[in-house]
Amino acid sequence: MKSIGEEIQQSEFSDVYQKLGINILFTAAWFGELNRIALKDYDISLPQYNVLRILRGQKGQAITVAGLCERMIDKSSNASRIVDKLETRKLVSRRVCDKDRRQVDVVITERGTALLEELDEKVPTFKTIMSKQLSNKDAETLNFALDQIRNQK
Amino acid sequence: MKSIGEEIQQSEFSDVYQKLGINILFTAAWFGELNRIALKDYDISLPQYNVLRILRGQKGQAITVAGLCERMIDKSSNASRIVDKLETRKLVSRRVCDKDRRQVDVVITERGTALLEELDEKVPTFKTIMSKQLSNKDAETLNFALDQIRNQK
DNA sequence: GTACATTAAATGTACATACATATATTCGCA
DNA sequence: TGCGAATATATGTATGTACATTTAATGTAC
Repeated sequence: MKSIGEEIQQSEFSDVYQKLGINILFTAAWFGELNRIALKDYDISLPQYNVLRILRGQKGQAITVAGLCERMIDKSSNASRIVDKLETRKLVSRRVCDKDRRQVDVVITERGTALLEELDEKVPTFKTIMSKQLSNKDAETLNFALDQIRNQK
Repeated sequence: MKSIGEEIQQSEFSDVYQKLGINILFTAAWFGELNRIALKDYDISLPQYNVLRILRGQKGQAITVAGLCERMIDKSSNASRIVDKLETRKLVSRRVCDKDRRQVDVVITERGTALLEELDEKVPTFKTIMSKQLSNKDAETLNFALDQIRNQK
């Protein structure tokens, strides 16, 4: 089995935390890679895919551009332009919000939902990726540890 | 304490692995954010910084562009152009390799080393980020789990 | 109600990423 | 030796990211 040290050909880390940090970054990049391979034939980028999934999670309810930003992993990614691309392909639709006309409501279209359903069969779930090597309990422990890491004061 | 669910305002995950996958992606993005904040005043991007650190890790020994790619977290990032930018600022130097003139050897300059030393004091180490919330042993366990995740067959 | 600050989204710019292609050098083999 | 395949790097293009600025709508103080 390849450890993180072998993977990036680095024999020494200053300490185990350094190794862990790089390991987390590397694992995240590896997840992205898996998804990108799956999406490749569908002419849809990873951020576009993620936005579609957030919209589907809304279950028909509209979400503003700012709302999308909050839910995206890369907070500073430009939701406006990603929505632009999706709207061009009629996978989402956009409408100025009546209550506050500065806001723009975004919803996924039938066509977008259909595409996602097609992709569901191609894109590996985290469960298929991880459940063989990691018990349910281990996964919960990891979740707790990661939550803790991000909440240092 | 904010869990990953609160962080991205998602109340339900299909299973604990899904939650873990998103947690890893999110934690990696958060690390990047911490670094970016630290580098902001030094007019150097995160990938540029990472390349400089890889070069310093070579301890004077040259590395080819392909060697850089292998060690970078984002494998498909374009090392050529990142090295371009660093060379313009005289932080690295580039020289066609004698043995194989297709290859290009890259080394960090005095100036690059000096900049890194200055940055060392500003950029938080993973140890400072994580050691308060996570014991050495916990970190080792996490490292092992992540190595396992990436080695599913 | 007008003026000023605040907010939401869009836009501009530089750099980075993803991926295809081009260019130069070396390798393998008839 | 010569010729095509393979390799190392660079370049081209579309998309995405980071961050500053702009535009339009709303809120608030006077």
